[in-house]
Amino acid sequence: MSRSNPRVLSTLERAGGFASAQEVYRLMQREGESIGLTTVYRSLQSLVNENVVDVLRRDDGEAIYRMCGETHHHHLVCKSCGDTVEIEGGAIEKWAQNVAKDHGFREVGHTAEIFGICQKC
Amino acid sequence: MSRSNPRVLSTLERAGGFASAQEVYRLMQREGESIGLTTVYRSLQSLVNENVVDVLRRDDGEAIYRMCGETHHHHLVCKSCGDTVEIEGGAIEKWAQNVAKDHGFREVGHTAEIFGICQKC
DNA sequence: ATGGAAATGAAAATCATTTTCATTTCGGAT
DNA sequence: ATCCGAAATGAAAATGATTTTCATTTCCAT
Repeated sequence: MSRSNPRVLSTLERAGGFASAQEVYRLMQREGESIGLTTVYRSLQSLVNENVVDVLRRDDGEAIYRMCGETHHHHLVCKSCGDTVEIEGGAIEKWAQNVAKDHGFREVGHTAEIFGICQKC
Repeated sequence: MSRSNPRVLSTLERAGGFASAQEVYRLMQREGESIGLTTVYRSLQSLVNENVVDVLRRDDGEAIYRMCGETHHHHLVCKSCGDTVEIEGGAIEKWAQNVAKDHGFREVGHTAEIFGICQKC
């Protein structure tokens, strides 16, 4: 009962990093692919169930997806112009693991974003 | 600017733990309080801006609110039952400041949440 | 070719949240 | 006490993501 459409996976992969279902859909449209929004949603859900894709939430509640196994990194985002820098988070990874372990949690993940105003702005 | 309605705060307090805007609204209705859903939303937003309450996201994307202390902290959340532990983030604060400084950012803030599955689940 | 299961997608439904806008409330100035 | 304007309120409409419905199409094994 695998409903994951390979074109959706390929598009998400090509999107690089995070993308919402709507964004994946728009991207596919722009590239001339013929697919329905419903199918994009169903495919992403299947991919999540199959542990091929991770799902997180934006601040506004929109679900964003990214491929599992990609190197995990964080973002430094400018509040003004939206410019984003990818950050390695070695220290954070350990912190998250330790804190979680101290409290008996397993299957641990984490999110961390830094925001501020960049030099240009 | 909408001010935070004290009845909303009091209800959230009484709810114990996390509650969504809709839940706070229903709770107030059930208790015979006369208030509009819009006002509940606006009040919760104000309370968040005033750092009186924290806001997180349920898995389904619904925003949930809870009273918090003044000190900046992070959360360890169980993906299964929603149990939450407040975490001190000393290491994170420094990390965020350093990374941002390295990239010339100012007015720096950050978010960080850890999630996993707790012992009970 | 044939039947049925799975996949697809357009349109409608759902649901949290935001916006609009007309009305009410409140505090201060007169 | 009265008046005025700013802030607060809330009902209803709008928005936007996500889900559901359901009719149609595609696929595959026989």
